[in-house]
Amino acid sequence: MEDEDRLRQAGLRVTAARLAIMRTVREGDHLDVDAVHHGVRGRVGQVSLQAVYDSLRALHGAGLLRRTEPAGSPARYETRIGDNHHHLVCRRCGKVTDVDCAVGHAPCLDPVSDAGYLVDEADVIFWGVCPGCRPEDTR
Amino acid sequence: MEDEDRLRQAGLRVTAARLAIMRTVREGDHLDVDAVHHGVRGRVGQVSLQAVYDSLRALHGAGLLRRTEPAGSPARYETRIGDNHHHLVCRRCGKVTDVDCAVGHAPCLDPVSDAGYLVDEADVIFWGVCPGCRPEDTR
DNA sequence: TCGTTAATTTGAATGATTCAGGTTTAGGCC
DNA sequence: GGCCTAAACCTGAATCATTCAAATTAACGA
Repeated sequence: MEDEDRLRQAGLRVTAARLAIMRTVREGDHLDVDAVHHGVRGRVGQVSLQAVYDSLRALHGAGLLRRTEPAGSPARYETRIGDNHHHLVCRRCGKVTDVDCAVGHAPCLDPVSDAGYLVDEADVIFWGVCPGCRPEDTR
Repeated sequence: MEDEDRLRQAGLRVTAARLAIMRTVREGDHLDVDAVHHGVRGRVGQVSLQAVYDSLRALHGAGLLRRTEPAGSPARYETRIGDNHHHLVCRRCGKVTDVDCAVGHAPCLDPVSDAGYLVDEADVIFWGVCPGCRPEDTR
């Protein structure tokens, strides 16, 4: 489906800025707000940072974007949604890499004991050092 | 082992403030910095917020405290360390509850594919609504 | 085409956390 | 027990992602 239809289906208005945000996030790699802002300006000219914040919030709220927020890092966005995949985060450079979920297709929503919680989402982050940041002799 | 010995073993000086922080965190339940500050002042009188920040950082760096930072929430601290347990977080009230790890005793450090990362820690957060925040009819 | 309301803009505020520079104190050593 | 030095602590300011507010613009259904 096109982004335009996705937006309409979600009850959101279609604007050049939002289409540019979707494209920028899709073609980027776990971009933060500033990176999205930069990409959007490259596509459609001047758009305020607040508009980017506002749109990202709307798009995330509508389920069109996934948001991940590793401790100590600004929020990052991606278009890969619905599969509840996990993330590897590099302690050195902050790079975020997707990892498939081990458990299956509706994964990881069952903690051993749910303590009475109604669980609807699992957030799994593996912390480590990415290949590019590893010292030569450990590769 | 006593907190005093733990501190010394970690190469940290033993101060009344730090002992009070350890006790406060141990007796509390995933406290944030302000809550720790408040508890510490109740035990040993005036201690600056910055001293609490500084000590929590030192204690966490030394592995004496675990720190968890759910998206959109200030950092929280606990003394249960080394077992890599997970957390349930309530979307409504922010309450954090421990959950044991499903995988075993050295758990959850193996993503399906590590993409070349040297993984040393896994951070697993289950988002949901806690029993106290659930509407009556869903309990 | 018009009216409603969402989207966007500019500008300011918030809040957790960190940084900086000076003072105090824990703890090893004589 | 009294020094010395680095660690701990203090006060005060800065940072930075994000949110709030109020006014303007524009999408899109009627």
